[in-house]
Amino acid sequence: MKPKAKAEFVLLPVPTRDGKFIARYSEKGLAGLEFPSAVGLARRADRTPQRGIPTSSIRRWHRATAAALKRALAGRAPGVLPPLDVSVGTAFQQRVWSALRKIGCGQTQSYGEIAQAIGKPKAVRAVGGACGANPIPVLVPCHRVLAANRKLGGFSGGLNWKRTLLAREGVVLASGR
DNA sequence: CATCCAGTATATA
DNA sequence: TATATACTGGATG
Repeated sequence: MKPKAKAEFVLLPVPTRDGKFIARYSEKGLAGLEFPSAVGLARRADRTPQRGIPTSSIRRWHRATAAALKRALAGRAPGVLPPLDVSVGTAFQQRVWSALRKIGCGQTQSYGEIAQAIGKPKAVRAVGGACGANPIPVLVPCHRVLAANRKLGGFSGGLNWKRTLLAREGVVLASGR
């Protein structure tokens, strides 16, 4: 199953005490979330707050996103999430992301455990790839996946974010890296 | 301990 | 078609 080729998105800013995140919505729901470093997107989001798929749904989803994101950044369970549009991902990636959402707040799993959970115990490395391709970090907790030795591994939004998010949830990492 | 390798799904060139 | 990855466990020097 190949991901959908193209789609139109609505960008909306989510101001938090950690900076301005950018949420991306499709007609199906929340389709992406960017860390505050994406300055270009931030400006686009400011300039054209809503058009494209203007519906009251998006505003409703956005309130849920903003609330969930702030709770997640505080190290608490995000609570109710808006519908997530994962149609940009392959079937494999969607299974990985689904498994990620089952990791509880303050808990972690290894890439290998995720691979087992989706029934492909050898596709460990591919799981890493799927985590990196996760379009909705923080709310789809790719940061709770550690290497087998309980060390950090990588993080597309920057390892600092991964460390920070885990620390706020009270997760203790192996020392060194 | 340092390398290397297979196995896997994707992306990129 | 080849190579490189947010991996991991086992083999080898």
